[in-house]
Amino acid sequence: MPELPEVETVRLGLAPVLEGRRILRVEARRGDLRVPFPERFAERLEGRRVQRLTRRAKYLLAGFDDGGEMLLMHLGMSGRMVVDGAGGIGGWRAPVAHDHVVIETDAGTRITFNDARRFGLMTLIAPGDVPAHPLLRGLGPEPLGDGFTAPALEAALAGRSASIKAALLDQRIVAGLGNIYACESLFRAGLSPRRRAGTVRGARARRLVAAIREVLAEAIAAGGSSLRDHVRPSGELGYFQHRFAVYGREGAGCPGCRCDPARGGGVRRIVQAGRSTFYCPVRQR
DNA sequence: AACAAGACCTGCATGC
DNA sequence: TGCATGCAGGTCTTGT
Repeated sequence: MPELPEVETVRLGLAPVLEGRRILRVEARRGDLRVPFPERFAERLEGRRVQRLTRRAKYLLAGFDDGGEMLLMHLGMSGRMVVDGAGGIGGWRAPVAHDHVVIETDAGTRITFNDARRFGLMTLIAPGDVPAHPLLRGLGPEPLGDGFTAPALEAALAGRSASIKAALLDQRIVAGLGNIYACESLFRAGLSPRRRAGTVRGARARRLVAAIREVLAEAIAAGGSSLRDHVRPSGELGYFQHRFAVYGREGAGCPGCRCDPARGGGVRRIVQAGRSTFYCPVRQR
């Protein structure tokens, strides 16, 4: 499901439910996700009060007011967080397939992590280890942060012969883009996904940085994209998918030019690094 | 070092 | 209907 805007949407949905609340009970309903749960995972969380829920790239990180180890989470491809409460007529929602972790708070709410494909993970990490943790240390700048500038992007891409599309999916270059927003950002910047990454310099780099920031900010404002199964913790759908210019629109006319699908124009789908890329060959160079 | 391909896992849509 | 195939929002590992 999730790229940066979806993860940020999940964070915004979970923060009011978790921050300031004490975790009463944690249930890990299986031994592992993408990685095994740490020893005594539940016990190491129970009784502690969440201070802040933050995001780094596509990771969520819960910090506690005791300053102790933090909960690090990744939603993988199909992970979602579902919030419910005991207050309703039916009480707790009954567990369904792929409900892997249930967290109960002292506010009477429950957060369930559901992940069919199990590419997601939950683990514990000491606050001091955050920058050097193997899962986090290689991550590039936050695309919406001050560190993501055209000169910085240009430097990260310098000399790279891989396609710019593949480079944008490399979390060391910039952290948080996935397949959808890489495609959408390149469209908005007018850059061909097949262009060698090292040739994105100067005005092109400036356009790409601006496009990435705009696309991500607009997607967050729209509550992310709801394809297939992604919903917000509240159950609401995001709606940015209605604004896709190219993603999933093979054969459709591109919104930026007059290329005619009936005459072989329009949005094209190719495969790069094993992933679908959607783009307009006329508008993107 | 950088890159491409394969692996991980399940569900769904499509076509025969 | 059943079965095979290909595809899906990610990232880690392997091999060149």
